[in-house]
Amino acid sequence: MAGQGKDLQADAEEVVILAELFHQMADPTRLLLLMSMFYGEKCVCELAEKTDVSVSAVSHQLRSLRTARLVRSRKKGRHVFYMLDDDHVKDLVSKGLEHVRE
Amino acid sequence: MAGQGKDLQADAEEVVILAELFHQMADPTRLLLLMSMFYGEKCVCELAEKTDVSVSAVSHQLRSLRTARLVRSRKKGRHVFYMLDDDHVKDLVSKGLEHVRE
DNA sequence: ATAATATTTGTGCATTTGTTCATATATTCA
DNA sequence: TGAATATATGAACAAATGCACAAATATTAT
Repeated sequence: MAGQGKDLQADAEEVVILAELFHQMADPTRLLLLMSMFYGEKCVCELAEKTDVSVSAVSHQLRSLRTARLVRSRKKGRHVFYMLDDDHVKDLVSKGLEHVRE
Repeated sequence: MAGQGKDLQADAEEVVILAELFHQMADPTRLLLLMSMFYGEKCVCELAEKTDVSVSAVSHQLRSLRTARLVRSRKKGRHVFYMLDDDHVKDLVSKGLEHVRE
């Protein structure tokens, strides 16, 4: 063994929760969904159209995102509109894109 | 169909690369590894100790992180020291933690 | 050279994942 | 009411994932 120094302080539970947050953004389809909601709410069928994934698959992924509190939804007539739950998600996506684009 | 508005502009390839970036941070063990390197390089055995995961598993994960360019390594004697590859990773982890802590 | 330490690599396996398909529920319209 | 549209849900299944274990490689010390 060798080396020494501090590390980012966080308890095990926080790490698991944080991993789950990143996990939600780690799938191209879910990421595309999040990006589609970047500037405002979108209904399921519109999201399905944008991502070119079946409505069923999109619905499954949206549920996953909602359970993890990355998005929330609002019902209007027979449509359900989804939107990003808070600005942290926007920040993370922006920062990530920045990194990818170097 | 209903709703309208822009979305974050990014081509399919960028989305896949970004998803891969988040994917690397989406596992508790890898995340803990990244956080352990937050303030500086650490050798493999030290990282294994911190994460309480076998040296073998840590090495596998470090390879994954290195391939995805989230970390880089430096050899010194019989030790290999790993460090974060650039500050974007630090930013993302910080932002993520901020979100988790609300 | 041999032993000890540090790290890597290959394989196998149980678990998780994302999708498709079929079906169910909810809302609007005729 | 019944048909049409929008969304959600459950089951099944192939693909990917993370880990343990064993074996290989590399470096240092004796």
